[in-house]
Amino acid sequence: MPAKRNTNASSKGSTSKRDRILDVAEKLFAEHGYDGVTLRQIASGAKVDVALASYHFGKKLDLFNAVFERRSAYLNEARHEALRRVQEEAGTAGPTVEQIIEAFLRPLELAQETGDDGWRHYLALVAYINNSPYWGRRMMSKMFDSLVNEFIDALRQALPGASDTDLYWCYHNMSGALTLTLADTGRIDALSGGLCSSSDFEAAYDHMIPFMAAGFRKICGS
Amino acid sequence: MPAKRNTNASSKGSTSKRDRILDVAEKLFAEHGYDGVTLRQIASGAKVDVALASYHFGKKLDLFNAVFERRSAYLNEARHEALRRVQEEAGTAGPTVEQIIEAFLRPLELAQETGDDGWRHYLALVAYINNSPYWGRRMMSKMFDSLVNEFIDALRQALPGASDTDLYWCYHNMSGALTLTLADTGRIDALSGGLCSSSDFEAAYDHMIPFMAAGFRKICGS
DNA sequence: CAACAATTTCAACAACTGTTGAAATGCTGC
DNA sequence: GCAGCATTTCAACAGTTGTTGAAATTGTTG
Repeated sequence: MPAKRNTNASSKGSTSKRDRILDVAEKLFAEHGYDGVTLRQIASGAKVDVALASYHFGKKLDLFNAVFERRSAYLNEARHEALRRVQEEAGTAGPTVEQIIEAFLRPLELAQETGDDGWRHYLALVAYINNSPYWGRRMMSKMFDSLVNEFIDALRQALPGASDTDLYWCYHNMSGALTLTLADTGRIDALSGGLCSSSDFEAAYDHMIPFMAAGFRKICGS
Repeated sequence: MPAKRNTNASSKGSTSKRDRILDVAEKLFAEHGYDGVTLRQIASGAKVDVALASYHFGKKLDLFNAVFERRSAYLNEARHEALRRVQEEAGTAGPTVEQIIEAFLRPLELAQETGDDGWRHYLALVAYINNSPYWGRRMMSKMFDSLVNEFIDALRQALPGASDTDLYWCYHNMSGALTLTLADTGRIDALSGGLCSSSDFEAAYDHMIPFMAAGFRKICGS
């Protein structure tokens, strides 16, 4: 019953039913949360029988985890690589705060780069999880702590003399702003009367990078 | 059936069952979201029959709204009053960016001031709603837009020459950091190894106020 | 006390939930 | 063709959901 893991071999023109389930689940989980979505809604959206989700993924929670993990490795690698690159270019002096934050954020633009709505939904799901008292601790830590600590280490080096307490609070501020951006609630659109678009990640990061860098510098000296 | 609105007259020592329902619903909705909580869980937590929630509030969604609205007027008034006060003290020159942000955030400390867990749960619920694509637009706007616009107006005055686009993006950053703080996920606790506590709003705002002020100044000139 | 209304419980409803075993279909190599 | 496997559907299950009408209780007012 547990279904042998599909090796994703045949990437034919029409996406497989298994992938359609993941796509629809990704979108619905991001919008309504884990409990706000039923397997029947997912199956219906994917034009598939209800039992198929259980066949491929097992329990509902397993499907949720599968959705979360599908893109996490790629995303982690892209961000890790972006940090590695600016560190290499900067040499012994090390990258600036702006460069580190840029490496932390820019890879997340792949959503609109590829024009793939899946990435946008996935990042909204990450925001949902990160902001949730219930899911936040148990899912985000395993998946992203290693990467986050790399960035905090880089920031510690770029801001000599900063206390760890200050560094973590500053990271917390940046993480919150990022989370709300990824959540893609459309609230900034309404509030600004259309001046800002919550799905325009590029504009968001254009403002966020210098904003956060100034905040880090203010709190963490230098 | 719709239940005549209790005028909240008798604030006896033991809280009424109606209030207990609101308290438990507040806590559970904040933790698990609207769909993650059943009326039976709420009734059980409040040591009350299931039907009582329907009697007092009607549908489940009406209870959700009642929880959200119970404290919103008081909270709005406290923040509005805090802004009015710094504006009065500052005179014609107008308050500084720090003072405005302080007025925006400090009233939210009433959670730990009063030692009342209810406020902490309520603010976590606001965070849940604000970060949700589904609830964010339809619930936050009605309730908080008026207040938010007051603060943005004040910031526009404190930052002459700033474009509205920049102002809204900066507010978006601050709102995100605040939302993650209110969500109280405990993630910063784990990440910092105990150096930072996500339920210590005072420490959070001590760092957030100068951090955000520096960001606003960086993006919005002056 | 009685009369009345507000509150609370009880019991039950139809609808929906996740899950599963068995049957049906499709695909690949002989 | 046919055997063997993975995939997909069908049908049904036991449990839970929000909701409601009627009964029971409590509180108030005369």
